[in-house]
Amino acid sequence: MSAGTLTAEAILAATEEVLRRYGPAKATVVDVARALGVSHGSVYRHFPTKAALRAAVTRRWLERTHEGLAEIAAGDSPAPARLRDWLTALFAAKRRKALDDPELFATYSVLVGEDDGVIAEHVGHLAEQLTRIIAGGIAEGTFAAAEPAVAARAVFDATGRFHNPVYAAEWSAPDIEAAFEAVCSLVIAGLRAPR
Amino acid sequence: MSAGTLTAEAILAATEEVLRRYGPAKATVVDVARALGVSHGSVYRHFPTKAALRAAVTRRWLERTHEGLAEIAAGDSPAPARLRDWLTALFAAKRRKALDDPELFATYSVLVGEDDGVIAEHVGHLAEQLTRIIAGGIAEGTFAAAEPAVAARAVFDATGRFHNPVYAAEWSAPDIEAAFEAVCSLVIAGLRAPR
DNA sequence: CGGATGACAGATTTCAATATTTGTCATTCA
DNA sequence: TGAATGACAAATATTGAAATCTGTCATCCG
Repeated sequence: MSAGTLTAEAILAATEEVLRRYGPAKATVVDVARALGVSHGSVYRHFPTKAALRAAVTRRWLERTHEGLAEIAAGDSPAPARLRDWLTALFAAKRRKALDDPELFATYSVLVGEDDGVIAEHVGHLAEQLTRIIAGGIAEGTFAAAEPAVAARAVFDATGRFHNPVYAAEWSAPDIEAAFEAVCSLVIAGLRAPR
Repeated sequence: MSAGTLTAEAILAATEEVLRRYGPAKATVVDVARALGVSHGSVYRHFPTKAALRAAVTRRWLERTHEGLAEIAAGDSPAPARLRDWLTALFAAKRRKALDDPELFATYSVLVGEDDGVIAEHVGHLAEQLTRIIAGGIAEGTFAAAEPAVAARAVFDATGRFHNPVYAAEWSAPDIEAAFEAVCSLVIAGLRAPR
């Protein structure tokens, strides 16, 4: 885990490892430095504060968790189907993370909660993708909405139970799939243009 | 605050007072007993555990917070308007509680989180009211839904951002009203029977 | 010179001793 | 007799001293 000069990339990787091992409460900057075989002062050359380092790791994790969504949003299937696919993929990605490694998921849930800016930025990205799908639906005549961006945010809010980590404990309930289907259908029906 | 014999009612009132003064972390059964001028053993004659006492107080608080909703649900205006009124009243009640006395609201948010049974029961009551509104809409031909109870739960889930206490911090944001309107309209449109 | 270091002050966390709380129950009291 | 008490064990919380951590910076090294 050590090479020529210390890079931000290497620090981020080491931080991830330390967070996985010790959890969010006990992971320290000193631990990260020790894992890299450098002094903790060197870490502060690349990240101004511990909070900034954590935010950077969190941002990476969120991006990695949701890679593939943009592709769905950019597809060319009818908007209602595309929206359903996108929401399903979002829920599936979140749930997989939460159920595969609950401890790591809990760790990142704590990190996400530490920085409002990271959340806002990330939600912004996702809302943008939703906006594009809805705008596409309006263009093809299947959706009706005065402002696509407002509708997109409404869809994101309405499906919160299936992507907001505070609900993670409910994602292994037996009827969660049915609940998702019900909300998903309700939301898509709500966007549909009256014939 | 003291009369002849010790009643469950008096204990609940004293517990509320102690919770308001000390908060959920420091309020003890001994405090409650002291407030009543009795020994803590007497409290255990009426409530089997501290958790049961807290759950009882929580149930009362939830009931008090949402009184008036049942009346709206039982009204005779068209279902779409009635649903909008009901959701608006629910959000308004929650938000008033949260903004009027944030500390007390935080206290009860902690208590609510302590007991899944209390939440489930309470959500059940609200979902029942929603089911009645939606069933009414189906009867009058303004709503379409295969199963009113499933649709009701979907509506409850979709509007979570405006009644789940975990979102309380967002309820003073300037654009929260607009966000509520957007979700509310989306959900009602989703229930509407195609003409 | 640019990157790395480690000593340092102030803030935060840990840990173990101490004190309080929860829940029980034999006894008291009216 | 039925409600209330208070002593008690086990679990939990508090406290304060010691250790660790965060963030800075004068200094060092290649």
